[in-house]
Order: sequence, then structure tokens, then C-alpha cells
Amino acid sequence: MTSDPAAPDDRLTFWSFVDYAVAKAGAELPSVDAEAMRLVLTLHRVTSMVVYDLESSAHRPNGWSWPGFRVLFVLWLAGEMEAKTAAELSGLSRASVSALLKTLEKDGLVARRRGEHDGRSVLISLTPAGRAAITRGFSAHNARESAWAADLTPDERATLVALLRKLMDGSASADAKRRM
Amino acid sequence: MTSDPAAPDDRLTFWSFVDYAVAKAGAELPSVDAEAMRLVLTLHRVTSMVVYDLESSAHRPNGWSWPGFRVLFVLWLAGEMEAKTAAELSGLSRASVSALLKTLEKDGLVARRRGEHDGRSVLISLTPAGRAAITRGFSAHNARESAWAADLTPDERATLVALLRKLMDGSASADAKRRM
DNA sequence: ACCGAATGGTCAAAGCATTGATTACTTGAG
DNA sequence: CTCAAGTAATCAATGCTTTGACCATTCGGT
Repeated sequence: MTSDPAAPDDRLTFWSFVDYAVAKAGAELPSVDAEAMRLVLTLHRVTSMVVYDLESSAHRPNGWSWPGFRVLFVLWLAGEMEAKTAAELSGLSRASVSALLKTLEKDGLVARRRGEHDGRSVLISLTPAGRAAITRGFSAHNARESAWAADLTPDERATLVALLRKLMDGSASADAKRRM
Repeated sequence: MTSDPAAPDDRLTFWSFVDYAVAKAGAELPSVDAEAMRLVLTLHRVTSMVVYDLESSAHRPNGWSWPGFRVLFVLWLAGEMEAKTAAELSGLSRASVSALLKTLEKDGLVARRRGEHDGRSVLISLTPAGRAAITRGFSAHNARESAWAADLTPDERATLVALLRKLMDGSASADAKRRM
């Protein structure tokens, strides 16, 4: 009506909303860091699209969740480890891993055993069935990853990865709240 | 044991695992698209760190969830809309929005009313309390966003956003499974 | 050697995600 | 006009995530 940066129009979509929001928020609150907002909004939207696609095209059809896949994935690549380590590597909380292991163990994909050196710890590892499952599952997963990555040139992929790493190596990352 | 690209070493962390995983998966399965794997792994890890930080430093202390914030956010910027539109703009499923609205309405932040033109639809909008809440909450949110973005130069930020947009405009995105 | 502090894992409560079914209401073809 | 098909919202069931509490075990300073 008065001074909308752009009328809502009914034309807004998941993506065009980013531009609209950056302009409108700047108009509502002059102190907004608009470019930071655009960056985080875009980052989050792209990632949730990729994750949703991978989860629904590669994981759910096989009866797994993305977090379950992550646990199997780290066990597949790094071998037997403490539950604590699996949580750290997969980016989940210890409680989530503990809950997840109940399902994975019930399905016969993962084996738990008591740690020998440290009586508190639980060592987890893939069963043969788990190894077969992750091998098949990862192929489907990687095929979709490949399709996403193919839309960028090799240089662009390298640049994107470098910028993302810079983001996580920065000071904000150092101050950030982390799991645990 | 035999030909590990790098021994697990106990030195693996959330981040160093990316390099390790790319090398190891390539050794296990020759057909792997390693660069695609690195891209998706990095993208997901950065995003989950940012989201976790924003959620735990800006939202949870105020008693909200990140998804609740997203709904208030789109209502704040685009005004009253159908629940269906709020789902589309916030990137949630209609069922999730419906569930979320129960909480937001109970807390007096959002008002529901029946659509006039379409008797099936529900129109949702911010209450004055909701407007006050999102204004305060967004400031805290944007302050953290700003801290993250400050680790990149303006050029780097522009490049990063451009590459992310290219990713979502690509053909993989077009083929991707989407919500609804 | 001991006892307090720290650590690893699990559980409980609460919240949000998903898919699939159900209930309204609207639309459009015949 | 009518009835089938489509659409909006909600509900139900299930699963994952979070925090915070708790237990068992280990570590470390005195």
C-alpha cells in the first residue's frame, strides 16, 4: 500500500521470497544487515532442498532416515567407534545417537558392545547386513549428489566449497553454540 | 589396515571427517563422484552449524523454535495469507504449519480466521503480540547472521550467494523431490 | 588411597517432521 | 443441475531431536 519495496502480489514463491524479504525487512527495520540475511536465507533454502531431495529420493524409499544414514555412513568409513565419536562425526547429539541405535540395532544393521578399556563407553560397528545396506544406500545417495553437483562447473564447485569452509573457519563459527 | 587413504587415528573431527570420508569412499567404491560428495557434505555441515547456532543463541532462549520463527517471519513480511501460502513460503509442509499454528495461536502470536472467498481456506495473520515478538526476535536472529556473514568479504558473499542460486536453478533442482 | 569432578550413555518429556487418511468445500464436465 | 474430481486443512501414527536429569565409571588433586 504505502511503501512496500514490492507488493506481495500473490507471486511470491519459496525462492522469490528471499529477494522480497531482504527488501521488506530493510524497509521495516533500518538497522538490518540485509546481505547477511540474504546469505543465511539462501544457504538454508538450498540446503533444505538438497536434503529433502536426497532423503525422499534415496533414503525413505529404502526405509531409512537421513540421520540413520549418517550414523551408518561414519561407521562404514571409519570402522568401530564409541557412540560418542559417532555423534561427533555425524553431527548428532549423543542422545540422538543413542535413540537411533535402538532402531539400527533392532534392524540388525549395527552391533553394540561394551568398551573394554572404559566401562562407560559403548562400541558400535556395522554388521554384515549393515555394511551391505550402506553400500547400496550410499550409491543411490551419491547418484543424487552427483546430479546436484553437475549443475556447477568444477571451478565453481571448488569455489563454493572454499567459501563454505571459510565460513566455518571464521570467528562466528568459533563463537557459535555447538552440540554438547 | 590394508590401504586406508588415511588412518582414522582418533584425530577425526566433525570437519576433518569430510576430507577423510571423500578419500575413503573413493577407495571403497571406485565409481563414487567424490567432488559431489564433498560439496554436499560441506554444504550440509556448514548449514547445520549455522542453524544450530541461530536456533540456540537467538530462538530457544526466547522460547521459540526455528520453524515457528519462520512462520512468524513470513507473516511479518508478507501480511495475512492462507496457511497453504505460509507453508510454501516458509518451506514447511501444510501439515507442519497446521500443527505449528496450534502452538502459535495458543501463545497469542497468530490469529486464524476462515477464508471468505474459499470456505476451505484458513487465513492467518500476526497479532500485535506476534508482531512485537517477531520484531524483537528477528533482531537477535539478524545479529547472529551478521556475525557469520562478517567472516566473508562483500565479494565473497556475493559469489557464494550466486553459486547457491545457480545450484537451485539447475536441472537437479528441477527434478528434485519437493514438499507436497 | 580417596573423594569430588568430569565423562559416557540412557531415559523422559516436549516439540516438530513425515506420510497417509479424513473431512469440508469448490470446481468443472456432462 | 448434478456428481466426480480436485483442493485446503486437519488428524493420526510414527520417528527423530532437543534439553535436562540420572546412573555408572573413570580421572585427578590432595
